[in-house]
Amino acid sequence: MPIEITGYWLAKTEPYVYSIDDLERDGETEWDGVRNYQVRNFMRDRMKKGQKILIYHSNAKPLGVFGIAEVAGPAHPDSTQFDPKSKYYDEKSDPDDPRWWCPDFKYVETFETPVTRDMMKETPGLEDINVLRRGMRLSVMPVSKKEFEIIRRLGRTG
DNA sequence: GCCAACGTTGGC
DNA sequence: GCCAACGTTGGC
Repeated sequence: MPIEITGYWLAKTEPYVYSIDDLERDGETEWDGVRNYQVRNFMRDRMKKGQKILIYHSNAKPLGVFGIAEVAGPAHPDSTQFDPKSKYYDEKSDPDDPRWWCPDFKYVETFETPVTRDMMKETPGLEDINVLRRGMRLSVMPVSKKEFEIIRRLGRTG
């Protein structure tokens, strides 16, 4: 079943690589390093300026959504694909027809209370959220408007 | 550290 | 175009 595009997103990041605090410090950042075609297509074709993104910390403790970012503008070629020193360097990517695209993400807010994965599992309304789905390996995925609002409310009020 | 799930690669 | 082998993701 295809994943429904909603205009709201969840993006995973490993906080020891790049956390919500790093995004707050930077204000805006290129969401680079994604090497999955489905996610590339989401970012290149579906993300529009101003759309909101839940920032989820993966491979960490605790797991969960720590804040919100927004799409800063249209996707552009991921700069790391042309950088031989980057671990994301892709020698097969043609500068005249880049393979990997991403937008910049702009910092919006950090939650008072992180919405942990365990909380999400127990929250009515989040039964179908993609990030809890077994085998879900996309690092950027849509969330429904309702799911987004439930998580934002939990994050702001605890 | 384990391992299920899934995407990619490459031989045929 | 199939599919086995391999590599990675990421929760547990």
